[in-house]
Amino acid sequence: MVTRDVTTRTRILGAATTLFARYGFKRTTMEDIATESGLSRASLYLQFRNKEDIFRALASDLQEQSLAAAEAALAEEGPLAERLQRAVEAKSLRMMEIAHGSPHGSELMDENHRLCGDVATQAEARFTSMLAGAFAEADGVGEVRLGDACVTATEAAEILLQSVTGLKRPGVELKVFRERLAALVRVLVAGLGAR
Amino acid sequence: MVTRDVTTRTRILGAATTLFARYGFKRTTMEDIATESGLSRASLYLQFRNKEDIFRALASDLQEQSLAAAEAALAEEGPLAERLQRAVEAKSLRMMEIAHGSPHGSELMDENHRLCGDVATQAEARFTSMLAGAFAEADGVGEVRLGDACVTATEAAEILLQSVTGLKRPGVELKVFRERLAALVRVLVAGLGAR
DNA sequence: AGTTGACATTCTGTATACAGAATGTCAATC
DNA sequence: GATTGACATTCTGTATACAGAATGTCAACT
Repeated sequence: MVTRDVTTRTRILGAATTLFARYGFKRTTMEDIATESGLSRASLYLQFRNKEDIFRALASDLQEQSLAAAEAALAEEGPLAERLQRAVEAKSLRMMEIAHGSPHGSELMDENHRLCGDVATQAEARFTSMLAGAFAEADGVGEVRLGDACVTATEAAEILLQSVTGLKRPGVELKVFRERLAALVRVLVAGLGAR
Repeated sequence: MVTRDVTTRTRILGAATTLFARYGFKRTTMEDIATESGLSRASLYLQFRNKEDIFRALASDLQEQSLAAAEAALAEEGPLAERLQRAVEAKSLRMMEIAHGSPHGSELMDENHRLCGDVATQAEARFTSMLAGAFAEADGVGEVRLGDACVTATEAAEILLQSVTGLKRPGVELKVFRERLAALVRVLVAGLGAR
């Protein structure tokens, strides 16, 4: 089996995760990945077209994972405001943890990255519409109360997500980020609590 | 008069503003600035130490102007929530207009810029403490209600400013930014309205 | 005095060369 | 069929050279 050997594929991705985190994409060689995963370099090319392909696969996995976590949070029982809060926290914290885990962690989710920018952008868009859908639930007629303001569901989702983006500054500690995120989300979705 | 010729100095800064906006710092030469301001290149060095000095002077002026505008907005009559909103809008819109005015507009306020990063960072810090002071007015004992949340005045200011930062994305139109900014600020400072 | 032409110096971009590293492929091997 | 050693090719980083541009200074000029 060439394209379906999940074990081998997973082993390669695991090795790549370790190495990309430690050295970054540029300074990690296929030889490194081969050694780390206990395969020959040539074998890597049976599972992935090239190094960029491995990187994109990792970026894609990461986004899928965090989107799935967010979706799960939204699907839980409970008031909408709380579910929104948990969804945003799940997604953001997953990303922040990885970004802070190593000096190269943010590469995988960089919207401006040559290799995975499209993946990140697309995931962002999916997350936006996921949240917009949740906001829309609160008010079927298209207008949503976000705190005191009154905007469309999509606008509400965009304002929420882009505000959160601002909190993700380099240099801000994870703990501080977590607190601010909680405060911000609580404030923004406060108006939804009553529904 | 060498260091006090305001007219000449202003003429140079005006020319530099035009040219830096059109070509950026790197691609603007002292010869360009001299021609544009109707002076000889050597004369420029009587007013400024070098090209970097001109750039920093512009960046500094910009920050001073927008901080002054924000401070004026805070000093107005009216409810605290409204004054905060106007202050943030004044500061942010001034910056966004310039950033969008030309492809090189954001250079002057880039916190990571080699030449003016410190100026931008310092201005940001001053703005934060300015807002923190305003928040503190609302509640003398250090804890501030920001929407539903309860945080210190400084934390409230930081959350507000960093959220706004997230709205300043490249590609977002000025009109959209203005609307989102208004909505966000309204929501965040809503809890202060009653005071 | 203020101003500037002209000079020496530094900076920038381009071209070339080259060695070692890294990549991607395929024929040979297990 | 799965795997890989070995090869041809491409990429990267470094060194050198050089011309034109740009910078910063100062003596000469008004």
